[in-house]
Amino acid sequence: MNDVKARPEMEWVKSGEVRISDLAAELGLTKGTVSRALNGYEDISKKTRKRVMEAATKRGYVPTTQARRLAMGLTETIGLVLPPMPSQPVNTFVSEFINSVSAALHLHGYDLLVHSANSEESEVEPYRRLVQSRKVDGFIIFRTHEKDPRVNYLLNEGFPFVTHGRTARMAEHDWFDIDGEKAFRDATSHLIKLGHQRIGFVGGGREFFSAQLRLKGFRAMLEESCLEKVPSLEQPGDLTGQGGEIAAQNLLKQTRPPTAILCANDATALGVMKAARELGFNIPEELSVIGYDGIALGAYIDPPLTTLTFSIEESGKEMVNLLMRRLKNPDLPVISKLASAILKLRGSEGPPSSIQNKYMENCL
Amino acid sequence: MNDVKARPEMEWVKSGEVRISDLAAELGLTKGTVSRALNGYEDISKKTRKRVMEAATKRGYVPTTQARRLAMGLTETIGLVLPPMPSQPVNTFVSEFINSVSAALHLHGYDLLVHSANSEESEVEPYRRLVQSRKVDGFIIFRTHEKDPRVNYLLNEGFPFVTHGRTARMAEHDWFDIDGEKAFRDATSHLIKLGHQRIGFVGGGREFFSAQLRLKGFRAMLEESCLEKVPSLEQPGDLTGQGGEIAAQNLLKQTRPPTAILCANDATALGVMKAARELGFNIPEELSVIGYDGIALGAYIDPPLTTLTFSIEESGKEMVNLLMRRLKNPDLPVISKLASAILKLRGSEGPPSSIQNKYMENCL
DNA sequence: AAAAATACCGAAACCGGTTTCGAAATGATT
DNA sequence: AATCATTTCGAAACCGGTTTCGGTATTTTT
Repeated sequence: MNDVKARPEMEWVKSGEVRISDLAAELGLTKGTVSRALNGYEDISKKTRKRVMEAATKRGYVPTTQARRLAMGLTETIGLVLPPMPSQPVNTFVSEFINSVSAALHLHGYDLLVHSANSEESEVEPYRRLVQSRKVDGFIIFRTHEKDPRVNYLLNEGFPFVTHGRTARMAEHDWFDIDGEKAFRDATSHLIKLGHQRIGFVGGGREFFSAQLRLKGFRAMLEESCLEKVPSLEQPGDLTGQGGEIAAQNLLKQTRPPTAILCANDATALGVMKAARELGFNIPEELSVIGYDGIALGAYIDPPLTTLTFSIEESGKEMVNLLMRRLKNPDLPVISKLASAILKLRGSEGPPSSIQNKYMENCL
Repeated sequence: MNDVKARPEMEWVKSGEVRISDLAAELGLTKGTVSRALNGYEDISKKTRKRVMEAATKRGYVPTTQARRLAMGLTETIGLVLPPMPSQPVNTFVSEFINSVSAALHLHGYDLLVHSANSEESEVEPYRRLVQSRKVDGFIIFRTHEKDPRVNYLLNEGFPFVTHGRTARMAEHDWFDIDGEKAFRDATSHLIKLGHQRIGFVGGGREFFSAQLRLKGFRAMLEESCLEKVPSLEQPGDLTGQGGEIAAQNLLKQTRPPTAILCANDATALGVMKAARELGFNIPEELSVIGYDGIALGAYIDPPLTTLTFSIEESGKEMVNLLMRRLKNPDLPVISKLASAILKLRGSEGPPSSIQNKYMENCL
């Protein structure tokens, strides 16, 4: 017997078919009154409010977002524009970041609009479009450049945003960043304490501010430890595996190759390791390699990649907090937050095969 | 420096400050007329249209999206809900997928709303909320289960969506999928031709339909080649590196371990390789390993991972096409598209060390 | 019991667009 | 010149909500 035992709250309406005017008519009220009842205004009697609320849940009424937002003059939406990914992505970062930002936004009743960048047009074009069409209330920006046109545009426009990463104008906007300088000081220090004297560095693109800061930390620690700065040991990279390979070849084919290589990110480190293997260097016996990003896959390669890691979830959460604060009060002073990366030792580094000089605690 | 390039028509108004009513007043027209002029209605004189268009570009008028969408009764937004990622994400797939879907949607004037799933609530809850609040016109679903509650909900609701991956109800909804069965037949065949007789298989979670199809392809090719099906050589997995490790241990500690292992995805394969190394198996001499996904990272490990790969960009594009078609005409018959993966030989497989039996072209 | 205060709700404007309908102006036809 | 067909635009309704304002009905105060 298939008797339809309708559950009490079950109505034969598809979700989202009932409008506020329907509710109002059904209750013999005006939609204004229903709206105020639902939104907790004080000028509604307890009895009426109860009647309205019950009817609303019974009929499954949910306000149409578009209409509410239009009336209230806000979009409750944050934009995130994906930078063009030239198909070599070891981008485990991006998906995790989107995930955490989206989750954090949801707690505030905001939505996340993800837009992809067309590599043929200007970098700011997607932002301009989103601003002009009023699709978003603010932006989350990541992978900042030192002179970042997106930042320039939005600052000029007075449009709210938060960056993941610093810029030349960081005093003018909210930002969150990982202290890459300190991270690379730590990593460099670690290598020096292991006995390394010749340490190579493979950077990210010069356009990325973060890559520069990492280089800065590397240099600072070298100097602090009285190791001479060898220009040929600093190679440019592009944050890709291929860039790492090329840089590693440049480093390892030198007459006095480095005994350790620091990489601006994990993808680069993987490229370095590949090139090193092909040139016959054993890792970590003959060459130590350290990356940056903490990608999970690094733990599965041989040897497991030692890397600088940080919490992407925290990044997303903090950035959303900064942005929400800004949206609530656009005139608040600019603030920022610097989180730190930690060195996760996994095995791709160790003491150099021949300790050329004794490690010196203080410069002599 | 590509700073904000001042375009010729740039006025000293902040973007998005001019409304259609402003334009109308300025031109001595009604907003209805302005709207029609801008939207190409035929009942507007050439002269007026020109006047309106010029004023619009001069003043930098861009219609407010929210208002337009409310009036037209659509959201022009597609929802994509990220499945909960239990912090072990090797999800290079996700970011590429989002990127390609977003780009494809943009061509149709649609936006992508990315929502994260709270792992504590039901899987369909995010979908229900998005449907009820009318935030999206349709969904892109990926990582389908055989019996997928999201699919059940949306089908029941009559709400448009496309899946990446098949389901038990695939006859009732549009879908795009990679032919994992054929892919694994190919990979298995390749191994058999190399001389392998004992081939292990590490699956994905039983809940994922795709994982089952891959297993099916594996079994089919075994049978076709007259190789006996050994239950102990089929290990369950969970699409993570850790799952791969455990499965590999189960396989390789057997008295007659397999000479090759097929993995349901690349993350699993990396776990398998790690476990194999730790148990002293040389790859590919003593053990061949093949993955599935074609992650870029696979090319950088030692040995480079042979894998089944497919175009994520194509996936995104095709799915968007299917969805747009459905939105335009909800009553069209269900269609689907099956793309194929190709075996990318990179070096983690080879002939078994001891060829136990000669390869048989036809079963004897 | 009359006056004042308060509680409660309806009416209407508004958010910023789109679209239908009809009227006025223009042009073509006879 | 009168009639009819077209072109062109204004007026107004509409999308689905929110919010302000003012007017009864009900209490409270005196």
